[in-house]
Formats: sequence, structure tokens, C-alpha cells
Amino acid sequence: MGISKTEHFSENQNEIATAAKALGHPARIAIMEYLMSVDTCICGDIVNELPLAQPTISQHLKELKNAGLIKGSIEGNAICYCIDETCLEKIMTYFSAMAAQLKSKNCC
Amino acid sequence: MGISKTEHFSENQNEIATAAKALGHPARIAIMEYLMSVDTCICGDIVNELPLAQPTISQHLKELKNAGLIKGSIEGNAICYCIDETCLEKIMTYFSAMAAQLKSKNCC
DNA sequence: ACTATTAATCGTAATATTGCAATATATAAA
DNA sequence: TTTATATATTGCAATATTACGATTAATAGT
Repeated sequence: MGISKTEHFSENQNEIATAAKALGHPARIAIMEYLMSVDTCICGDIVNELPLAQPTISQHLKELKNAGLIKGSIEGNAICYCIDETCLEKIMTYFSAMAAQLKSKNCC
Repeated sequence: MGISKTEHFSENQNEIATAAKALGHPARIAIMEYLMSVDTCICGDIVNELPLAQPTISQHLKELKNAGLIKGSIEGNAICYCIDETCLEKIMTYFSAMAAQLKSKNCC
């Protein structure tokens, strides 16, 4: 139906899935990488960096923001976007734990 | 258009995005967690574990397999699914590097 | 051969995502 | 206050995803 049965899964499972979903698009990965690469986060120029129209970038930024992966603060005329470390660290920890746990198994 | 402009992004960006996308659904996270939790990977019973119909699970398994996150081998009548460590390790490394790089920055 | 079991595939309905042109909003600069 | 700049929102078309009933395929057990 195109609608996920989120209520059947744990809060943690939904949280990880939401973050992963937000990262599940090359443009959004590119945005994250760009935000990493610039020291200052005066970031309206993502539009110039990526081969997508301004409304599309805006939409991708919104999704990353909704997922808690980035945060934006008004900087005069422009908006300063940057990565939200908390969320990224959470994902990292989750997959790190999974990878570590895997090593003690011998699958097919 | 519902179609991603994947050709405009790097191979690595697309790879990470594909893996993240595959993990971007609570049911697929639940499947991964289940595959982690069972020592042996005699795994047809995912259907009994999750609140989804058999064709739906099958579809989710297919997506995880396409993304390289799991692999399946025929075990007589049933099929033995288990996590593909290589791919998971790759994601882990990627986000780990990102998280580490973040610590040397002071954003807004 | 017949029947159960296991899992994939097909078809389809409901909904979500992606992308952009056009437009709106809001601040800065003149 | 007019004008430029920066970003968000709206509306829409094309396509993708999610879910499942019905069916198929393939092996196991009898």
C-alpha cells in the first residue's frame, strides 16, 4: 500500500530506519559530505555544488532536517546548515555494534 | 519525477545511498536484527517473527539481497539467509569515518 | 504419483518519493 | 521603499514503494 506498518516495530527500529531512509539518496549523501567538507557552515551554496534545482535541494534539506541529521540556523539573509552530530553518532554506534556482533558468528 | 539522478553522483555516494535505502524500513531493520540474533541461519521463520505476510517478507528480503546486505543459500527445502558482513562493515566504516571527522569541527 | 511445505512471482491498490517550474516569503542592500 | 538575494512552499507529473491475495515453482515426505 505504500504505507509502512511502523506501529508493529520498536521505537528504536523505527528511529534507525528513519535515519537510514533519509540517507538513502545519493543527493542527500552528497549534501552530508559537502557539509562535512566545509569548515564554516555558511551553506546556501549547496545548490551551486549539486546538479539539482534549488527547490529540490530545499526538499532534500528538509528531509535531512526532519530525520534529525542536520540542523539549520538563520544567518541574516541566508541559512546555515550543519550536521547534527548526535544523530550521526547514534547510527554509527548502532551499525558498529552490529558489525562487532557479527564477527563472533560464522554464517553460511 | 520519482526517478533519482544517480548518474550525477559518485559511485561511492550511490553505493552508500543504496545500502542506506535498503535499511530505511523498520521491517528490514527488524529482519537484520533477527538474522543477527539467531546463531544458525535456518531462516524461513522470519515470516513467523514479523507481523507481515509472506510475500511482503520475501520482497523485503529481495531488496536486502539486491543491496548486498544479506545473502541466501538453498538448504534443501528452505532457504538460509544471513547477513553479508562485507557490506555492513563498509557502511559502518563510512559512518564511523564521518563521525570521527565531525569531532574536529565546531559547528553552529 | 500425491501431498505438504517453503519461498518466489504476479497483479494490483494505496501511498510515497523525486524533481522542477512557478510562486511566495523574508531579509539585505540600495 | 524599491530591488536584489536566499530559501521555502505549492502544484504537478513521472515513477517507486509497500503490502497482500492468488498463484506458481520447487523440493520433501508419504
